Amino acid sequence: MVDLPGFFADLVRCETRLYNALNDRLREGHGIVTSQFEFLRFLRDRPGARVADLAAEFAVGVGATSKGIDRLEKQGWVVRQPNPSDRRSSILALTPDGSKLVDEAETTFTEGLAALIGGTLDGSSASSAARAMAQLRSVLELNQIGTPTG
Amino acid sequence: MVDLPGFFADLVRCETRLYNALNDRLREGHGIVTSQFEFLRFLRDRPGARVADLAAEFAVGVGATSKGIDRLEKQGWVVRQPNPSDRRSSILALTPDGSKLVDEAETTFTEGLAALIGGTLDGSSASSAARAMAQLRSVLELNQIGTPTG
DNA sequence: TTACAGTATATGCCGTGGCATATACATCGG
DNA sequence: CCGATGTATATGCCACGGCATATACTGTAA
Repeated sequence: MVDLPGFFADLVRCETRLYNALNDRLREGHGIVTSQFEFLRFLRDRPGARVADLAAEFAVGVGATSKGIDRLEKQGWVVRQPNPSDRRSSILALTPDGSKLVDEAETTFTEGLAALIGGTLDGSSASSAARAMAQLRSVLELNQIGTPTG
Repeated sequence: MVDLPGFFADLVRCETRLYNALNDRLREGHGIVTSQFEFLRFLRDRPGARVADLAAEFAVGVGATSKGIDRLEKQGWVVRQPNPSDRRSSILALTPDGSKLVDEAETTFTEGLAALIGGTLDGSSASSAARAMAQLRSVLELNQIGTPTG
């Protein structure tokens, strides 16, 4: 039996501190923050993605996602291309600058994670923790839990 | 060996969706959100806490914490009491209304967590996951990782 | 075709956090 | 005690997300 409130507290604190620390490194090295890195990486790995696809993946509102893309577009890292099969939406694509940025930032990100938690999360208990989080995530997504309004 | 980027992604997605879902329930039932519940619970469990104690616990800036207390004070749930041993700071205390609120909200919170993840996180692997997160948290806190500027 | 319900995105208002700064107080060395 | 430095908090400006709404478009059915 697990102490759920305690587990939740640990989960949130870890997420907060890791996100903060990665923000520092990414901002310092590349002028972006973690949420932007995650957007760019998603666009690199899923060509043809639309705003709604990002919103669903990250469980944020569509409006906020649209504004996030505005900012990335303003920086010249992303472009909205007309979607031939549905003129309400746009296909999002990385520019060459955006591609270069995401690849460079990925090194910072991966090395940062290793430095931050590699030493702590390498035991055998770590694999089971990772498996538990992956399973929890898939259940939450399957049941649409915590999906924002709009 | 753990896929750290994948683990981090799962961690952040779980945290986002759980936080969103708990926000919905707490807002609906008590007119507060999860971060406010966490503040109130902390103040209940640590009498004599100051703004800086909250900021350290939750890894948020002191300024943001001060503003958060402003809002709770405006609702009549918290009071700033003069601190006899250091006039720069105040001792934070729950009002009777605040105490009542946090106890009621705790039921919603605990039951909500059980409904959201109790079914998924009750296996034996869950305990080791919980242990891993607790350990990671303590290491991050010990090393002051991700502690905001101010 | 036209009307209508549904969908994808964009935009505005508001609340909230980060960060820098200001202010009040504390502490230490002389 | 005095000045210098450090600490605790408050406040202002900015960036960002939620949510509601507006707009454009799609698909369906008559």
